Amino acid sequence: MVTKKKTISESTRPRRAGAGIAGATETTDTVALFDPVERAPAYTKVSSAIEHKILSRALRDGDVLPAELELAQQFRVHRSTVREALRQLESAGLVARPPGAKRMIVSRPEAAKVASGMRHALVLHEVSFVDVWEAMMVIEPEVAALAAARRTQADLVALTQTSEAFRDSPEGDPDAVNIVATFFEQLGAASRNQVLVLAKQSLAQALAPSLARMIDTVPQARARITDAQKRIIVAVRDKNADEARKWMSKHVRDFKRGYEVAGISPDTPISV
Amino acid sequence: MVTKKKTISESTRPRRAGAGIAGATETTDTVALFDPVERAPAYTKVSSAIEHKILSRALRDGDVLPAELELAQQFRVHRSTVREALRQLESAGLVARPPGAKRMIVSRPEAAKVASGMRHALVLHEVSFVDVWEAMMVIEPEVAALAAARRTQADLVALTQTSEAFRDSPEGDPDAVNIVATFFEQLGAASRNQVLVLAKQSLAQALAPSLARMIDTVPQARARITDAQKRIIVAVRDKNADEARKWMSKHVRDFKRGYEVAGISPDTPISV
DNA sequence: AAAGACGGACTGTCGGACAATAGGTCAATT
DNA sequence: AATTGACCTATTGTCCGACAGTCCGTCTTT
Repeated sequence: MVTKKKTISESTRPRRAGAGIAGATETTDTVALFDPVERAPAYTKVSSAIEHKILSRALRDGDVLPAELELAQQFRVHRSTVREALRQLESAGLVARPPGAKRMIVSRPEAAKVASGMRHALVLHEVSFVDVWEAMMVIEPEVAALAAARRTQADLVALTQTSEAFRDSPEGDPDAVNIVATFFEQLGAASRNQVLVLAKQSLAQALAPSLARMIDTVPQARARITDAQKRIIVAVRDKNADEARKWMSKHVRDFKRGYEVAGISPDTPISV
Repeated sequence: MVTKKKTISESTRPRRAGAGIAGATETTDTVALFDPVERAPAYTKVSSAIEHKILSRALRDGDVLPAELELAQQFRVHRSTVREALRQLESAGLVARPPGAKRMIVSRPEAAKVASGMRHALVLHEVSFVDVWEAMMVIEPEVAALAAARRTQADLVALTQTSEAFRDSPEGDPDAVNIVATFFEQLGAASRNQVLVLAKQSLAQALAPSLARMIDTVPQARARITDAQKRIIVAVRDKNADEARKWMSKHVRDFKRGYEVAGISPDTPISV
């Protein structure tokens, strides 16, 4: 095993010139005379073609795709090949089948889909708790501030309900951390910034399993979380961005303290 | 067309109790006596099964998958079915085929993969420039600060090279914005936080097309970018987190000014 | 108008087939 | 000894064809 601790991003070399540390991908030292001949399987070409049509908005959200057989005829490939392509697009969230419908429709990848992809990456790269926590420390306070500035009445109601649900959740409720995650989600929605929502969606989820242990281990955790949520809600209600940011910051920081108290190492990789 | 402007996150209702606005999913008002019978196609079951083995680390990064035929026999399905499942996993980045290899190997989703999924979502949800910019304003300065604290000599070299590459890039070079994106990437790598890298990776990329226009339109843009990069590099070199944060903040803020000068509306949806 | 009966259009899955090729083995060649 | 070529096998990429299940609209029947 050579690449013991390779970074999650392998593509971080400059994209042009000044190569420098270049990896040994060339067999010879001579300059490559030919480009590698492109040899992509048909199913990839088909899915790329459709993907392109979707991204360029030639196919729009909600449009029904032609039937498999028709696609097969248009692309001049076998239906099986089309199906493989469709599975790729399906998994990417670019097409979907409404439950109990026959034809596939073009769809935009839901936040949940993107988030789950991100979670997979986090888990498999054995990202540690501190890394996630650090990211939350960066993002969540600002999201809270934005939410305070932009929240609607409905946001406020939702947040309050969620917070109450957490407060009232029974002691060892395994669902409690989901409520915490929901709180973060709703705050994200209130921030009215879909990019941040997308970026942060998987964070609280990724933390969930270990967070559950923490909450069950540290007696005062529940009270502190409830309190923080309450303060954040007040700040958001008053449209007080600074307060919201401050309390969210405290709130997230508390997570780490909780982990320390619970004796969970900050290097614990997050799990499924 | 009913859902004209539905939000990117559809799953933002509290996950338990306090339902309230509940949608009309029940056909009757009586409590559901039966759960809907689960009817997932075989290819999904197969891919979930494999996915689970991968996420639980029973299959590890680099392991070769059994041949399609063998999988088919184990799952008692047809090879085509297995192939459809594999296409799903492939598209999710959980398995991959090293160029010019026959068997599939288990792999961890690369940052690029996750980022491209995120970019698709951003594009298709017609996220506007300001949204992306806002997210960058939140994330990038902190990443710069972390990078300043943790950078290695190699990071510094890479950043310097990239910055020089940008400075020396010819006037109308369409590749110039890629260099800018690379700069952000490298800074992310220097921050040593893979979560943030993942979260931010697609941002600069998403901006690229319109950014290119901006650079070509606003005469002083190149100089300002070069200058900002230089200042950031200095701060990172000196491990001065505050300075790094400050200059990155200015740098990103400048993007918006550039757009204004170029007369590009902040509501321009980002494109492919 | 509600409830069946019917038929067409597709999808999900299967069985089988075949060319192309990555990779290994082993002998012939330089 | 290292390279090349010949040969074989396991496997993938693609195709053909088939059939049951099911969604959906239409046409009856009550």
